Amino acid sequence: MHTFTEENYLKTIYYLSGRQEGEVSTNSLAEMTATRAASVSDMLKRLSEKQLIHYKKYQGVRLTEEGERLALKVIRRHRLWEVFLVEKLGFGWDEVHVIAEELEHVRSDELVERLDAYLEYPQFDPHGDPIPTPAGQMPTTAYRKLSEVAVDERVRIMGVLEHSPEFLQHLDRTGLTLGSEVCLQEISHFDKSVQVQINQEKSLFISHEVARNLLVSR
Amino acid sequence: MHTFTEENYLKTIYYLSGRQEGEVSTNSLAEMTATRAASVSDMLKRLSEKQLIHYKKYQGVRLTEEGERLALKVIRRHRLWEVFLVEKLGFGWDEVHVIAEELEHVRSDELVERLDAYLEYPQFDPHGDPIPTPAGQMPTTAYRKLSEVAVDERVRIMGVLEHSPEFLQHLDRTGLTLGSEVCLQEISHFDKSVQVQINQEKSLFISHEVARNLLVSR
DNA sequence: ATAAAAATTTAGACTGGTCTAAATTTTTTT
DNA sequence: AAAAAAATTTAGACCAGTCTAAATTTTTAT
Repeated sequence: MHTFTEENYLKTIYYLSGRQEGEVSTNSLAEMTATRAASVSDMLKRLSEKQLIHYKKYQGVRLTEEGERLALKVIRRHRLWEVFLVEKLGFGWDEVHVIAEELEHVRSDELVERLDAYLEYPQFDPHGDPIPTPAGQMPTTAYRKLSEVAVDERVRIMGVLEHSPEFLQHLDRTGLTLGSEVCLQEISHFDKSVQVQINQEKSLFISHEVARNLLVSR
Repeated sequence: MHTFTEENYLKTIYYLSGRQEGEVSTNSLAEMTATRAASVSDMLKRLSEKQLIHYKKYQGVRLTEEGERLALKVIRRHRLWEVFLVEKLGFGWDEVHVIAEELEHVRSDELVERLDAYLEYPQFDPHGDPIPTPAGQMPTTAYRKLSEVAVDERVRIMGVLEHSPEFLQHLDRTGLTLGSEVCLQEISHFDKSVQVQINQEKSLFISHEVARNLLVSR
């Protein structure tokens, strides 16, 4: 059986692999897990012995098939619990990450499958991230960033790239919720901020920083 | 903050304290936690330094107020999750203990209180054990064992003393569910088994072993 | 192409939690 | 009240996971 900590490393390696080409570096893992590079090195050796990662010294790291399977299992649990916390317990989408970080390590397959059924097989978590299948497949999503949309295009907000409570609360305050329809009206050549119309109603200015963290439908 | 393991020791000390007079012994803790007495001794020293238990070498152990507060918090979480697993996810009462052992260590007060509300403030877990209050009080229950009921008395099954899946499944198979009304018809002088009538319907023989593990209303 | 900088790994130490074996204390038996 | 038995604690070791400091390797800059 795998430890809490091992699961966290696998999950983190998976996330980082998706954000860059090629192998994941020791330093980036240290930063993500809030530990020191030396500790990461030790752990990589262990994970490598357990055949959960491909690891050549100084050359970065990549999940094995088994490692990816496990990582996706953890991510599936995390995202299902997030749905539960928001849909059933009424938490805000900015509050659930920390709690789900704990719940994701409860290791009962039966529990996860029953939870999935109870939630009526959700496809996405409250941040619009796809929920891996029980078989360990990550559904693909083809979203663009709002910052890449052209003037006059009409798109729907489907997810966020940034997950910090601060960002999510900012979206709440400005009324940018998942599912909103957005029509892009203007792009500033000065600061790349965009003007959009939300749900055929109010018009809004969105900074480039915000726009490039909003995922929208094709 | 307290570790997983510390929480388990506190919980176990609480349980054992309720089952005997006086202090809890090192050996009984070792048996309950499936560790060795030496390991328990080490841990008791640590818990004592943290002021969570009263501990004098060779003299057994007792929770401090703070220790009891923490133990009850863990038990509250455990029992609320058991209600969730049975009521919402449809698990059997014989299946939930192991999963709740993990869920009980998720340390968010907000989560527990929201879960409590979501479950509509249950008073008892699926085995009839009372759920400690948010303030850290264990509700008192005044139950007898079915083995102590006299002939012709009419009582209601309120809980179980034994929690093993085997025992609970036995009750399921024989139709002895919590809430059933039981009328005691006869007590065998030979083996102390009892004959009862369930819900004014069928009559049933119950062994002494089973009867002394069934809790009934006064 | 070499020196400097950055990234990574190794060495050695610490903590929490466990173990076995040996020592000590308490309880029970005679 | 002593001897034997049982319970408990101590000593010393180990593992997982972390750290700092030092050594090594790779990358970048000159």
